[in-house]
Amino acid sequence: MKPAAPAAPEPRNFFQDVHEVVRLIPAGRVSTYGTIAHYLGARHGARTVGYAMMAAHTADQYVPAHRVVNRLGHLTGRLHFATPTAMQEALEAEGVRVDIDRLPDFDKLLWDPAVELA
DNA sequence: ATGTTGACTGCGT
DNA sequence: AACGCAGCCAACA
Repeated sequence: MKPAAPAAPEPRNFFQDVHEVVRLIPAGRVSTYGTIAHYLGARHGARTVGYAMMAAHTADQYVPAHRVVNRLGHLTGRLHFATPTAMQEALEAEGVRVDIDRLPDFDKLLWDPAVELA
């Protein structure tokens, strides 16, 4: 027989955690790889978060990957979208102003889970 | 098990 | 101030 609720459930993949946090980002706001990495424990490099985002399109649920930019507010991941402009268009559709691959109001739009979910 | 890769970041030159 | 190098963690072959 086996316990209905195993105490040691499947170890949640880091990817899954990242995707979950990204889904919490409200429309019209953005977050960064480093911020998310820090929220998940800071021991994981921001780079790993970026790697997780690359797998975002394979996630079971929708992940608003366009709301994640790098620490400078650059759309570093735009080339990973269906089209090179998809990321910018998705952001503008949420009311986020986007310059050439950059968010002018980035510092005002930054959504930090460690702060917002506190 | 080891080596390579990647949507990043911080520090040094 | 701009550019380059190295560190970092997890997934894949």
